[in-house]
Amino acid sequence: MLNDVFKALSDPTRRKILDLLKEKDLTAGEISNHFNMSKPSISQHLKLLKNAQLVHDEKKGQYIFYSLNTTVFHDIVSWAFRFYEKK
Amino acid sequence: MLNDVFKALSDPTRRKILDLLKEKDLTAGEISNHFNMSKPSISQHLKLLKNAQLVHDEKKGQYIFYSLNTTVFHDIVSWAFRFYEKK
DNA sequence: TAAGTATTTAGTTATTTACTTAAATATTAG
DNA sequence: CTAATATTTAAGTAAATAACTAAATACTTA
Repeated sequence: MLNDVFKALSDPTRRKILDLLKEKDLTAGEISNHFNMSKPSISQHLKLLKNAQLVHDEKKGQYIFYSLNTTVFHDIVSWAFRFYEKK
Repeated sequence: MLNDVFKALSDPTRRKILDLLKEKDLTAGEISNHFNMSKPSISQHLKLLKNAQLVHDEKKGQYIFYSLNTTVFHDIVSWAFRFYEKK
């Protein structure tokens, strides 16, 4: 649902996580190393991003790799684009 | 700032206001008639949308007309587009 | 199997958000 | 000038959010 997407995007930490994942896939631990914030807090943010389908996670052994799920970004572009189309 | 924009977009009432303004410019009162919510609440939402530069307001007599400010939507598209460009 | 590492879940708390009603401001019309 | 209309500002409140620490889960390795 688009509401979850916009809610997810409304937090700067979560948008920064997306920026990091744009460069390459990362584990939860690697992601949390980029922030002055506890691992559980980052874990919660990741959960929200996942629920909004903005990221995907894949378990590999004891690590969980996170990656961007680009499909939802298309929806965002479509949403925003409607507002500056000529009527 | 992009943060204000995403915060503004994170609420469904505010997104619906943008949808209404996409069709035509409206006064604060006309906007609030579309919602089961007090006028002051809508006024607060409009203030947030204005701070995020998503809408523009113009006073005409005792009325205030609100209209879309399409420029920021370009920024949203640019932001989202970066995430599905080929590297 | 026991210890260590990676990550999440649970429980708590302070802050922010979205609403309400009441009061204030500004414009128009009699 | 007074009353009516349009809108915002102020003050208060319940619910949601974002953070923390402690505990639980899952995998790996000695």
